[in-house]
Amino acid sequence: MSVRHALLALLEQGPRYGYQLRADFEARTGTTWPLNVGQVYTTLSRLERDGLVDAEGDDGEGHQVYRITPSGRAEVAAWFSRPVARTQPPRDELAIKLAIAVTIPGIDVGTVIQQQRSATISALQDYTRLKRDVDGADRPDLAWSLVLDSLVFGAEAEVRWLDHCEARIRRHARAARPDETSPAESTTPKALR
Amino acid sequence: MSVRHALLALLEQGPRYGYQLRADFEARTGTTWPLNVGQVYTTLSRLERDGLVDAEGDDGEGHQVYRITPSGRAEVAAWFSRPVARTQPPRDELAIKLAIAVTIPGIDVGTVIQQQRSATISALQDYTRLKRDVDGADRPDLAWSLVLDSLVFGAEAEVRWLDHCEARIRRHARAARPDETSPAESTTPKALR
DNA sequence: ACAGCCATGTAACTTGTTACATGATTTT
DNA sequence: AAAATCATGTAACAAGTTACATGGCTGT
Repeated sequence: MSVRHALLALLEQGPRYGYQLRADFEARTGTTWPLNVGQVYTTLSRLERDGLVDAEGDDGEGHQVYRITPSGRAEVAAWFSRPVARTQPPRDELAIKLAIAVTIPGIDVGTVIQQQRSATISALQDYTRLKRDVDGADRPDLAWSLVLDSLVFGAEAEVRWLDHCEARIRRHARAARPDETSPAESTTPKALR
Repeated sequence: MSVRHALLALLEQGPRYGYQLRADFEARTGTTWPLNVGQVYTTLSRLERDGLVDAEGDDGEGHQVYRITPSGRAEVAAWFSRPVARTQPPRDELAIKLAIAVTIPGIDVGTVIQQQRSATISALQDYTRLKRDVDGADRPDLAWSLVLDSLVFGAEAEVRWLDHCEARIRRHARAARPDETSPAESTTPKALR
């Protein structure tokens, strides 16, 4: 629902047309999350269907302009007042991948971790380079800069977590080897055992 | 694609039926990302449609068993060898929210940040409590424990980023107030100016 | 003339998600 | 006997995503 809410929030600045909204969105997130312009139009249609925006005809220059409705404004207010729920965070592909990797024999977890760390560190360097450009521009963009910081913080946490996983897995292997009798655990429901 | 890949990878352990796969998945991620069993069946149908699994009839106990195909095995190998792409990371709702909040007048960014920090810290406490239970169980589950660590690392990074945002926004406001002449920037495409 | 951006849209998909129906078996 | 769990599926939908069609306008 990120795109949907974002576009709706951008319409609080005043009526806008599709192409403009994409520019508004990308002015804030930069090249980080490019937004296909087609998605702007599909999203606007859905917002209109749900009564959160109204399509006003031409704006005199041939642009199909959308205006936020009172319900839409309420929705935006609710979005900003309600924190992003951490009760059921979006599934993290990397966490799932490693969680499965450590339990399936024949997968070399060490390699998976190393590859991922390289990729993440490389991304980190890209972010840093990008940040230098963004912050050094004529008119530094606070929003975009913060988004980049978010990516940097996230990637750094990921690297730390990968190191942590490596250490724990090593410790785990050391603890398991002496006794050597740990067959793959059955996760079969009780009923079938 | 997390669920899809995860279920496929779990089938590398050997043929499984739907209910079993959900148990396998949740044994690794615990209560973190509950998986609706209906989704297991829809995902299995789609995997079969794409030739990555084969439905074998009964297993003798009345269970509809699925077996991974060679293409499926190749897909899993590719999934594990290819790092999770950070070139276009999934859109981060919180980052987008704040990026927009700082650019739309009438939004109290400070409050948004404070609310979010409370929520994240509270989630962090939940994770810590859960982790104590998981690690203290009869048969501590490495996979689930690592997933929880991942959530902890992520939430900690989020709190740090929120603090960082607060500081930067304060600095930004101080820098802008003395001159006071910064009208809302137009993001209208060049053609329209 | 041609390339490229501005601008609007639609069709066709993907994954994820839930609500529901159905029935067998197990536990209390 | 009732409640819970095991087990399989389907229908319907949401959000995101891309490829394509269409046309005007601008700069080289």
